[in-house]
Amino acid sequence: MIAQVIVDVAAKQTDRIFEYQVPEQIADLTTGSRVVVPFGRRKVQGFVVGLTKTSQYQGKLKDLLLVVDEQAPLTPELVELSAYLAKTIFSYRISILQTMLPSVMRAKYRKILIPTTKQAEELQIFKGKSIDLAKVTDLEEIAQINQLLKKDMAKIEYAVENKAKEKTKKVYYLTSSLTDYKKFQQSLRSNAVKQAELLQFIVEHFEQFPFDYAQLKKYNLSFSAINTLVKKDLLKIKEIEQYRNPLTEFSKNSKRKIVTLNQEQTAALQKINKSIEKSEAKTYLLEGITGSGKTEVYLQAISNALQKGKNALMLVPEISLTPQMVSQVNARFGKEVAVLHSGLSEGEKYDEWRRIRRGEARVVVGARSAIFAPLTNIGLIIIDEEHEASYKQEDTPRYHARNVAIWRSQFHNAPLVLGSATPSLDSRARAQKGVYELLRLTKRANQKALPKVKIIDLKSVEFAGSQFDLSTNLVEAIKEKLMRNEQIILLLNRRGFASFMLCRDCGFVLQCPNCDLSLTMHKDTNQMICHYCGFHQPIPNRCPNCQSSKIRFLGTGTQKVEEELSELLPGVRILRMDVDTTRRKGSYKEILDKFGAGEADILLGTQMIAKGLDFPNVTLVGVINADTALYLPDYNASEKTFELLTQVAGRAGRAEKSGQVLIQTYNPDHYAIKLAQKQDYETFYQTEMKVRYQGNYPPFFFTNLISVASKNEQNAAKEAFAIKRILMRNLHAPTIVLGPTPSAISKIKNQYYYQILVKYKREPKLNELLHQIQDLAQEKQKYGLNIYIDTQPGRIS
DNA sequence: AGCACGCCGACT
DNA sequence: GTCGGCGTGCTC
Repeated sequence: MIAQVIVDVAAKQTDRIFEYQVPEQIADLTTGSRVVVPFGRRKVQGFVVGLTKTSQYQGKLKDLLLVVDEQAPLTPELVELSAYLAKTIFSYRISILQTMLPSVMRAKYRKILIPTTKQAEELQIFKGKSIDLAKVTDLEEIAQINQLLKKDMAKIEYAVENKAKEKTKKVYYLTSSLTDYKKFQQSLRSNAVKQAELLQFIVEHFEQFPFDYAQLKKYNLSFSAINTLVKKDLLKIKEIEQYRNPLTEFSKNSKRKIVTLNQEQTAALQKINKSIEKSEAKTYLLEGITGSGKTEVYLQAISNALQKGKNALMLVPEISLTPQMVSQVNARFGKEVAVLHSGLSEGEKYDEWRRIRRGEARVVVGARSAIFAPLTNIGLIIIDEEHEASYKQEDTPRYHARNVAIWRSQFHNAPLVLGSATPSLDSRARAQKGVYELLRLTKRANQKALPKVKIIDLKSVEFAGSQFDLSTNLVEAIKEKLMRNEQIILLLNRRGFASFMLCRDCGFVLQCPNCDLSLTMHKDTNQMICHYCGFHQPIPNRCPNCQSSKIRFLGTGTQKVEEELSELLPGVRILRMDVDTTRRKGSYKEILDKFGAGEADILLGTQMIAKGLDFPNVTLVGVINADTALYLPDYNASEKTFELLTQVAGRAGRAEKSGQVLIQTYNPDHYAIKLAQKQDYETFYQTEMKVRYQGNYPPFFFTNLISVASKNEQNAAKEAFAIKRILMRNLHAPTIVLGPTPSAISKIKNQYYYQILVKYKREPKLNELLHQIQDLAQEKQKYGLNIYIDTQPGRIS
């Protein structure tokens, strides 16, 4: 038999199948297996994507060396999916296969130097062992090693290592009969007290064995006595595999609650259920206002799929994978749930993933990459908050979880449910055209009115304090809530203290040396930080350009507002939540737990606080500046602004108390802000569609973004123009080719970026053409040029 | 991607 | 002569 293998070498030239002879000892090789194969002089990991009887290859096939896992990690479905994705998203098949698996399954490679003669073995450099070449840095040693290699006294061996380790525990089994143990007990010396205790325990608990180490420890039994019995073959140790279970911390406080659905929810659920039963690959767009009970519809649909003997996959944005969310699902489906998100350790992710692969979990809940969960027999896929930009991976492989979900839905003939209060325009337009079926939830499940939203016009308002960040209206409202012991959420879409340093004498703005961005001041760490590449330097007290002391720090960030609030409201307890305060693992949850427990009055944060949080005591939500996202040079700035404001407004008044929302803005008449005030998604959709139509933007056009990067700005520009010419020659009206222009941030990490935007309605040859351009890029790489192609880019300037 | 081969200039 | 720098081509 011959195995078709995709090899772990991410390069254009190796992005194809290599064939290997399967030796007879390897009988049970299946498609999707992870294998080790010889590749040139090296050994590399690879994935079997097909098995055949014959080969076209002219030379002699090499033997496949090893099958790594007992069970093939990839299902045939995932292998097929990887082929489809490689074609459509311009990335190597191996990169796609790797992202389908937990990161511990990436191979580690080592080069080891092994002595070949007795004489060499005794050399000091070997010390009787072989040498890991990665660890050799000493120049003299390197010279000596080269000598040895030359004289054939040593050879290099290539090793492929598997990082994936199962956690095990020691379990002790009995080996003899009860009478034997009793006999042995009698024969003990009188001073063997600990052994006597252990034997007494064995005799008393004979029926309950085996015990694991932790259990034995509880009975205060001596470890050395246990070991003695093991040595005497009276106990046997078995290493039993154990899952690192991340759910335990949530499962304690979960309670089951049965919720009755309202009429709209029931109608939506029935449609979805029908598709589950008919095995129908239909996509539903569940458009439901905040608080309309989408989650309950999801849970009952999942439950229905399980009853029909099918499995279910649910994606949620990383940020809303809160303990609240997980415990809800867990309370419903218990041990059958597997959770995949970035908060897990690598080992936990691997274990959760294996539970899915082995069919032990029937419901998978996870963030973007969970769309590749090796779940079989899928009967339902759900994507919650489907408009979230985080479902698109912004680096290679640039897949969109929604597209992958559609593919899998078709593969399994299972319905896909896209849910949101503010659907992406893309999805909403597809529902309009009948590609998706629209299901609407227009009523709040708890009958509560939507929170009252007030817009504060910053152009004509009085500010509290000396800074121009907080209006008196907002501060008064905060005071009022504080007096009633209620809580407040404040949103400010920028972290740090001030967003740039400006010299009033020479006009100099302090910028990142690697990127084309101004540095942001962070007062707490006394640093100026680049939010793109992380570059930092101390806060200057003189202008680095002209040495003037007349420097000012402009713009507002979370740190500055925190300071202002403390001045205006002495004694107020503020929790700040942004990338800076949540970098440590678990700190996100810590902050939210504190706030939930009422240990703070105000939660002040960036957009990470806008979504999914549910705190009943929050009665005021304030948006400090609604305009931050509005004038980004991006066609979907309005959509993002509307989305953010609507979502954050939904955080107020979630329980008994009614909520209030205050939005500060310099653009009170902008339709995105006015319609967010009314929470009127449908009108926003209609309005924004007209804007998109006039601007030839999605969803009226498909887009493809080609970026050319180089350390040399002129080379990047030159190549970008060359690509544009190729495109113009081959594409036809009404396709629009824009650019090349420097990217919005034209320099990132010392690379200059030029981009070309292709907007098209129908261009059947485009895919092929782009692949050709990519091939061309391969040649150009020698001159330090990189070309990236992004279909459905997340942002376009 | 790595690795080898081959060609070239530089140097003990 | 031999070392090492880089351009080129190959990996079943």
